[in-house]
Amino acid sequence: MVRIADVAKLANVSTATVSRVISNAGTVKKETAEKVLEAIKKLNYQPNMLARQLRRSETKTILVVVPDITNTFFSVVLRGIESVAIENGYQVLLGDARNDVESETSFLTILGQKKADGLILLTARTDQKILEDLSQDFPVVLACEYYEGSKLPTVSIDNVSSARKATEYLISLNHKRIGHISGPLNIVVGRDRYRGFHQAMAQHGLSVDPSLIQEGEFSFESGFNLMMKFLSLENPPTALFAGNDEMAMGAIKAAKSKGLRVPEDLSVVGFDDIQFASIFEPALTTVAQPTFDMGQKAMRLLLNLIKDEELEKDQFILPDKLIVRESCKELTIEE
Amino acid sequence: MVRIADVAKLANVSTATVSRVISNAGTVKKETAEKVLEAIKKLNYQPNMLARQLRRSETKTILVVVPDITNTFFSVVLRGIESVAIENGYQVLLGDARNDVESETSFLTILGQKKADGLILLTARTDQKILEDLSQDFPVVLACEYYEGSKLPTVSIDNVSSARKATEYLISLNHKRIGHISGPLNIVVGRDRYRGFHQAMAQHGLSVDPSLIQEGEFSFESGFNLMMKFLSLENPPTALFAGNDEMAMGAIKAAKSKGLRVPEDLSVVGFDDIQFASIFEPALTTVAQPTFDMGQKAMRLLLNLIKDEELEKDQFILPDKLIVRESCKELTIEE
DNA sequence: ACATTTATTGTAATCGATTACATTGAGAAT
DNA sequence: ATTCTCAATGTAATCGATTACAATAAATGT
Repeated sequence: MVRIADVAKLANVSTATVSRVISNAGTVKKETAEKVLEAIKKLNYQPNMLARQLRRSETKTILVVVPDITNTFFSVVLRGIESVAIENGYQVLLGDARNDVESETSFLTILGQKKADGLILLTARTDQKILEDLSQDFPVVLACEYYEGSKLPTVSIDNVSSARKATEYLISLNHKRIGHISGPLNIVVGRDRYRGFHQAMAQHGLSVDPSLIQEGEFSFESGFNLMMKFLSLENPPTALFAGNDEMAMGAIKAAKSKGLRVPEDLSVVGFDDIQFASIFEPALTTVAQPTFDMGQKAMRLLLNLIKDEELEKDQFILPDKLIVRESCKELTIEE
Repeated sequence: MVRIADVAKLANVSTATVSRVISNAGTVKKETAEKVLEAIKKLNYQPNMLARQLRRSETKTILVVVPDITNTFFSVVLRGIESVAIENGYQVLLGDARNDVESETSFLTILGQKKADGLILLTARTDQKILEDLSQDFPVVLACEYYEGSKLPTVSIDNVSSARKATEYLISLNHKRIGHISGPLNIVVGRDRYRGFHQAMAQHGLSVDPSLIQEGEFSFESGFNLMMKFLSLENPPTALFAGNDEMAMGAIKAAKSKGLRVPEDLSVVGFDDIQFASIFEPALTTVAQPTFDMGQKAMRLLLNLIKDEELEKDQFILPDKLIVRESCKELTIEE
């Protein structure tokens, strides 16, 4: 392995000088620098990052913990993160929690071990206190998910208002019996969308039939199964707000399997606007999150934190958008 | 920051002893070890990995370069990799090439910089020579994609024979005018599936009409557009073998848009069996790759390489499987 | 002509662990 | 009683860079 000392010897200078050339200190005479550069080239020298990192005590690496890397929603956020990381000379260490809280938490030790300079969490299922303590000592940013009433720097959308918006769209289409298949209620975004749904209903003077509310787990299957439940009701819903796109698709599949047509017999709106939402038939009306932007923003915030810069604020709410496609239709009164 | 010296002082031993306790050397008296452990606990000490890594010159980190993290196919492979990495005390540094060869290549410097102990490439678009040189100096494993006639350790399926199998399935359904939308031919898997298609046709004495062969780019859109071309032909194909599932779905969408029914008027088989393949309508008949297993196997190989163990062989071909669903139908003669 | 900057380079400490080698003392062997 | 062995621990070198401080020479000011 070529060391800086080898370069120094070949160029007939001290290691300090070589180091100065590498770091572009600008205090090295031109000719000397050229000699050094030449030696570096000749020896094909690459600095050992471990040594540099130890000395500088920074790794130029950040840790990203994802609840489920297999979910395109998160991988797009991740891409946003990595794009600005790379731009700024940082690399991304990946922690795939596989939807398991314990494994999520176990990744956090990496920070104390100095293997990363900061952390972006795309999930907020770890005990809140643990994380808040951690963020005393290390730069931490949350994205997508968050803790209620926490000061932790966060980038997300306003799930409550988005859910309200989605529900109101259904209401504007004259629907009154609207069902909701929520995400897990122990996850904030599941809870917030659930709230938004209820708010919208209340604001429009619509009562919600408890049998039209079910808690899913963000999966296609759960959407399918819970919709089946709805369909076996005496008086099934005419519209459905699903906590995410997968469940929306599952629900639509269930409706179709029972011979219903979507949107003619059932209107459905989803959440997230995953890639497949537009390909699915009917193309899904859904709430689009600015996934890539959220990732970028989160990384920028983390960079600020790492450089010890003041944040203009802690909570960043990015704009979402209701994407109207083909899965909803106005309810025509027929009695 | 708590250092090993602090622990040593508190426990009234030398740093060497503390280090021995940490690494479980077994040469430390029980009572001493207990004192040390207590001190570690009291100070909440965590070893600085940078220092350890520098001294041991190993990072317990591996680099995974993915062509497109946004593609579920690859993220499942990644999950396989990470699962055995974690099991073995390794972490995963992620390189998302965003389908760009240059950025793919640029990640490779990380190895020379000693930021990772080894490399798994889920893409093989970098210049072959560069990679083969690299693998002289560092542990490198390819997964999913590969170089033709290279000795680089590889985990993949046999794309040629799988494509043959897929095509033969169509042939067994009496189809004769079979089209093929291939992946990019500068990517091995695109090329190999293209070959497999031709082999199957030739073996069954079927000539392939050049106008029924188009090169796509593995995207939904390209599948759609190229199918549109086929459909404007005087004599369109009755069946299609698409180089991957996205293109297959695009093609089906195109056919539907022209009023054709799938599979009644057009049979389609895809490749990869991505999550959405079974949800899509009609559910896609496709070739399933053992994605998760491939990731695991690749990581195990890399571990062998890192430990300087002999590999039993270099090329590992894992079994794939034709998943028959609803997108194909027997051709009934009608003239 | 001498003092004072300034530019350039070198020497050696440092980051925080691991580990080769040295040391100590107790018990075993002769 | 003396030597030898071995277990347990300590001392200090080491990994490969960066950088504080020192040193030197050249340039500038008066």
